[in-house]
Amino acid sequence: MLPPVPTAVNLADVARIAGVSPATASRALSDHPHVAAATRARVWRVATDLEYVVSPEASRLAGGSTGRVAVVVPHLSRWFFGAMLEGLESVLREAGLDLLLYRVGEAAERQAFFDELPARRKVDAVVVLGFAVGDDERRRLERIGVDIVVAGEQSASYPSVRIDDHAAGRQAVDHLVHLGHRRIAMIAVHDPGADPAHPAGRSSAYHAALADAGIAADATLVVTVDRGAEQGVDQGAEAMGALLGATSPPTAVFAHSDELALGAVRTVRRAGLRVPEDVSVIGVDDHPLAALTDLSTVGQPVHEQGEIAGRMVVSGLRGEAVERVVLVPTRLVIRGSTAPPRRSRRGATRRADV
Amino acid sequence: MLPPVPTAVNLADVARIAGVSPATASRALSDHPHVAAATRARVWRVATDLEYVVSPEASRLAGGSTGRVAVVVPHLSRWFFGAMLEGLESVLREAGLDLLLYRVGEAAERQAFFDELPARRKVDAVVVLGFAVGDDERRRLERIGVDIVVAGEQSASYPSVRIDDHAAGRQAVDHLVHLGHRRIAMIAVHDPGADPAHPAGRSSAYHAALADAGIAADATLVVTVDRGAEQGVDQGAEAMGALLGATSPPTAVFAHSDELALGAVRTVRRAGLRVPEDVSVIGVDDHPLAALTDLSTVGQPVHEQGEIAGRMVVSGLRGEAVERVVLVPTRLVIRGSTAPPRRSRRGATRRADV
DNA sequence: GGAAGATCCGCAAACGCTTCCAGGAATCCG
DNA sequence: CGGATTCCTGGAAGCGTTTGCGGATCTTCC
Repeated sequence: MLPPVPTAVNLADVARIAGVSPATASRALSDHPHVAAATRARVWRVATDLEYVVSPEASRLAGGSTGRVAVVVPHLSRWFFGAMLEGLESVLREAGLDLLLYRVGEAAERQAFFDELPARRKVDAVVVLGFAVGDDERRRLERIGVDIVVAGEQSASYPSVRIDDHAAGRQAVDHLVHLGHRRIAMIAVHDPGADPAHPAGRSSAYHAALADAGIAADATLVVTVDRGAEQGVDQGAEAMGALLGATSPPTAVFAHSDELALGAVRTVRRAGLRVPEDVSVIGVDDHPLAALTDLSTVGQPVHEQGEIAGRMVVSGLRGEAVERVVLVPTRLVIRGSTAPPRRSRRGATRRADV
Repeated sequence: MLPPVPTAVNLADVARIAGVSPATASRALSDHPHVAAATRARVWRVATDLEYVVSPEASRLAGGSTGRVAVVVPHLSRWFFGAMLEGLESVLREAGLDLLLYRVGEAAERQAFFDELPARRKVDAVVVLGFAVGDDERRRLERIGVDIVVAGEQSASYPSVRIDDHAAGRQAVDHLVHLGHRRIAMIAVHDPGADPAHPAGRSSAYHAALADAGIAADATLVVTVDRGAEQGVDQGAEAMGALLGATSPPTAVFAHSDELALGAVRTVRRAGLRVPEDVSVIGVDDHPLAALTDLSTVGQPVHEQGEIAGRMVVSGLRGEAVERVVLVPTRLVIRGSTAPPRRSRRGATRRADV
């Protein structure tokens, strides 16, 4: 453990060579007022020549902020989180903030993170990407004592940026309804924190859209999978299997994510049926995979949500007011996986159609 | 910019309450020798009760290390980098090191990173993920004055972990040869730093495999794309278009990555041909997409390379010797995109196909 | 039982920077 | 031209740790 920079240049060196006191050198380099322009220029010259960089530890210790932001994210290898992180990183870098990354995948890691709070005393703010913080977690998190921003999920407690899940769900299900589908299934992600009375999620949009279309609810057409698994594709495939096995299978499926939708497509095809002729499938996210596989979806601006979260952090650190919640718009992206239902092959159970 | 932790508990508080000096408290908490067991226990008790956490800035300033590692990565939303980062993160976290993330995507960002070296004085080590550092970049990087590890790419200058690209290429091309293909194309990624005389890459493996099989080289069967674009799929699609347009198209294609391969598959299908019946396609990586789309590939353990890089960093920081280069094994994954060539339909120029 | 040695602990000096406070120089006004 | 501002600058006090050094206490052995 040698000293990181053996030939470190310190502020004192700069000051000495520039012929000023460390105090003045510090002020000059921090662009404080009340420093003569000539002096400021001279100090900067020397600092540049010597490739001086301030010791962040000393700087922070003497009273400043850490210049660091903790980002807590459940996954890294999934596109959604990577893209959001990318947007966030670009804004933070722009603002000169460093990004401390904490991944909290499975329950155990997550628990450990909130128990030990490794980011304590190390950052000026915390950004939670893509998952909702529970009540207990919230209480612990607040012990860090810094600003907190949530992105990609709703949060009652902290400023957050996200899509309007209800609107997104409506876009998807309304699209299927408009195509003429009546037996519309849903592959839903289980949301532990969901308030059943609070009509805001993708699931509630599904029910509302069906109700508006005068379609009776059918519990056998809803399959719920647990969130948190590494890949949603297999879960989607499995869920679709259950739906196809029903006595009266759906003609269209609304999946809560593109990954689930792709799994569903795979199962449909393996069952010898065709997409979209026999079954229409639509997802949410506009994952790059969706474009590649010609999947209809409801796109959300993921990168941009990361950027907005970054701006919220920066504003908060500047002491400016930040919005409680920013909703970014989603857009329906119609590709080749959705089409009107085939009227032939409609069995007795679909007589309502006729 | 309020103080991050208003009610911060300091070492002095712990010391006072435990009835010892700060010096002893520090030694007790750092598990130094020459502290009475009873004292040590008492200090720990108090520290735990008060939820004391050391100020990393002060600790570092007084002579320790930063406890941070910089990770430089070109992309975040692509699976390869995310997966590698995930492996790296898990090891660093285990070792109690914090991960400072720097993304350097396009040339401008990359240039800026190596010019300004934002990680300077902030970290104990630097990990470069998934790209080769140029000579000039290397010189600048060394000004940080800390250990450097490269993962997912070869590096003559630093300890590195990667796959054996030549072996991987052989696995892919030999597979195609064994299936009976003779007209085998390659969609290659342009490697600016490649030494033409140094026979180590995927491209050289292609040529070697063909030569071993007694197949004459045909320059029209090799298409090179530039690296660095966000998505390789479109490039692969375009490259495949060029190959199909040749007077004598290939019956099999070896793509340097799964993303390129998927683009190639798309073009083949859009041309009305079938995979693998008309054209076999194989990639490299074993991207999750490959499993989903039934693409044959040469899999590499990405997550594990991240872990190994992490262990190299940890060893280095402990002052232990680290290996110069670790090669991780690849494995041929045969799926549905490769098959023997069709002997019928082998026209002299394949015009019959169109 | 006394001295050498081992143990344990506290004092105080860094570490590199920021910022309060006050002093000296330059500028301005009447 | 004297005194009051205004500008700039330097001295010095921290910020919260770690650690070298020496002193105090306790063993242990002859």
